[in-house]
Amino acid sequence: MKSRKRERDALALADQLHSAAIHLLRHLRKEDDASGLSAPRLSALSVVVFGGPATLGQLARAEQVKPPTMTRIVTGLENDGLVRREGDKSDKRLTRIHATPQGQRVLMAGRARRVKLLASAVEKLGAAELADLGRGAQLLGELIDSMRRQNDSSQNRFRGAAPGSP
Amino acid sequence: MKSRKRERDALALADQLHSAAIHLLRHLRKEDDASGLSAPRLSALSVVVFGGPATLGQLARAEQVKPPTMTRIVTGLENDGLVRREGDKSDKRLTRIHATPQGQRVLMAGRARRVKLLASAVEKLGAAELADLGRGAQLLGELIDSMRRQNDSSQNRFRGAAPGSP
DNA sequence: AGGACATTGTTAGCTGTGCTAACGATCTCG
DNA sequence: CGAGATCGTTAGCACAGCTAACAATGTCCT
Repeated sequence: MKSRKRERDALALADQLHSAAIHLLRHLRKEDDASGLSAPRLSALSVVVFGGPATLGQLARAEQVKPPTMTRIVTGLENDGLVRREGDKSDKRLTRIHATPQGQRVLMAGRARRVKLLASAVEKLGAAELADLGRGAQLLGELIDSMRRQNDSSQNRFRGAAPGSP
Repeated sequence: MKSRKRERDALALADQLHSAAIHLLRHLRKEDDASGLSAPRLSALSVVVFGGPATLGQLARAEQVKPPTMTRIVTGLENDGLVRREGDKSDKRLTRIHATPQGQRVLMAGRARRVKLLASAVEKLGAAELADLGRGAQLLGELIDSMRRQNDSSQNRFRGAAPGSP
């Protein structure tokens, strides 16, 4: 029975990924702390650095976080001088978040720090293993994206499921 | 220049893994919340369920966390009746953490819930992709372990020196 | 024996992340 | 213009991580 085996694989995979994600984050956090940048701040900063200026709401959605949470993350980054808020001219409700030059520098430094931590581990991998890990990371990203889309549309899966019908 | 390419690969990989870990955890947390179990609690619980009773210190080390943090995680689990503290007879400083039957049930339910979330995404993967992802997760686990050992030994003089050490 | 030291777990207090609820300001549309 | 939607913020809660300080216990050495 093929589907039974896939189920077992998926279960083991879920545990493995869960555990790996927790422990990876705990380790990376230690290095990130050295630059005063927590994982959420680093992640948000990288969005504006690589993706360009974004409104707070866009940022919150990109990071899968509620607006109040993103408000405080951005405030933290702003106090450190890594981003700045800028009001939109045409729509005064919007707050556009820009990365400062210092923000770009700090992000790059953080990348370098993280990669240094991974480097010695990566060096022990063969080229084939490195490629496998890269493919795994790629697939993981797609998997997460797929989870996100499923979650976002979890109310729409059956078109008839109207709000208000018990 | 081979090392230059590997460096670039490692850098991209670090970012990818960082981002993936953050977002995966944020998604899984939503499901875990449904059972009232946060990721750290779930992770700690799984250690005692699969690894058997452990002292608080062992648990803290296994989870790469300081003792005070583990104290509160265990207290939370204990208040939920998922775990119980039990003093050691021979060494009265030790507190041994046991999973209760309810703890085992809840852990299994959490696994099922997580896997359900992954299932629909996994179903879209071919067998080869699934295997790749599994390999990736495996490599990731080893990588983290290697990072941990490197980190742990960064302070020590010559105790249990790593293979290949000067 | 007994006292100095180490180990174990806890408490107290800080920072940061996540949420919901409620709000003020602004835009949009009838 | 006014009703309602949208955007960001504030306030207040729970939890995770840390360090520092502590009590209790075990160990070791004289």
